[in-house]
Amino acid sequence: MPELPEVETIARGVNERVRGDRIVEVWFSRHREPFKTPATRQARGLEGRAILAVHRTGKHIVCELGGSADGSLLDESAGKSAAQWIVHLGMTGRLLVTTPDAPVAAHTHARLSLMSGRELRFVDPRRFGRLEYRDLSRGASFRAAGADPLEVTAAEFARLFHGRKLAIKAALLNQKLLSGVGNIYADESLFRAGIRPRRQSGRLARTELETLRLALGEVLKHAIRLGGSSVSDYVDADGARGFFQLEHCVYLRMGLPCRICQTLIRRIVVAGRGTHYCPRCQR
DNA sequence: ATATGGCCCTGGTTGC
DNA sequence: TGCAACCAGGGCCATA
Repeated sequence: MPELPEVETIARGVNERVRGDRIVEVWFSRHREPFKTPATRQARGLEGRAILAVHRTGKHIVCELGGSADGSLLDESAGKSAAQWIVHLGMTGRLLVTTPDAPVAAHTHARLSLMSGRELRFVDPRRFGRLEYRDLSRGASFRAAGADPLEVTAAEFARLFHGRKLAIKAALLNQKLLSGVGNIYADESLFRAGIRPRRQSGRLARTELETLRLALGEVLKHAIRLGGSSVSDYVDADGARGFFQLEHCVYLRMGLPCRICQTLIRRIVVAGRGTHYCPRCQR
């Protein structure tokens, strides 16, 4: 499942390939609307626009769009985008840059033909992904609801979890608190911080929270360096797999010995999510 | 306000 | 071997 490191990897890859390009034609599958913005409105908004940049916020990929169908491009409002195309990959979403003649994968829901001849494709078998178009002349620029785990300060981080009764694992998954952490990195960061996933957020000591914040930052940065975790079918913009799954300490390792103490990793369910931890290393 | 649980979806795995 | 039931899970919504 794409989380912050996977989304960051994809956004960087897509940015390198389509930055400065222009959307010529847009096709959406006729399947049930899996979108936040109706397909017809998205197509109308996207066609003719220049892609200024592509970046990540939370688990969202944001394409900053400038210029309009009738001509004026990067000139008059350099840096200022007139619209945004926001992609959330959900569980199984992929955003790929391909040649137009590349075979169209099953469950392809969007194809953006670019002036360079390439295509930007959105593929999503399970359809948990979401596509949104924003006209910035009428609405505010998109921003993730919670704090970015790579930017959040110690004080801010502590405040997010203060006074909350829910399990720390559930809190880490709440995108309104932190945006970008999913099941893999919640488990991995709790392991590295030595904290049991069922501990109440509000009962964690200040020092534990700071350990967790640092562990989370390290895990996420390390995962980004390795191109993310390919556990199910995640691939980057080129279709290449990541390597961080090889470094997982607990995620999907139930029954296997802990890399630190050899105790067998356990699997429980917290907040409806499979949760993995070492009963000895985590307290 | 905060927290919980059901729901959406399909592909892979499990069970008979 | 073959088919059906089951499960995974991010975010959204209704409910307590």
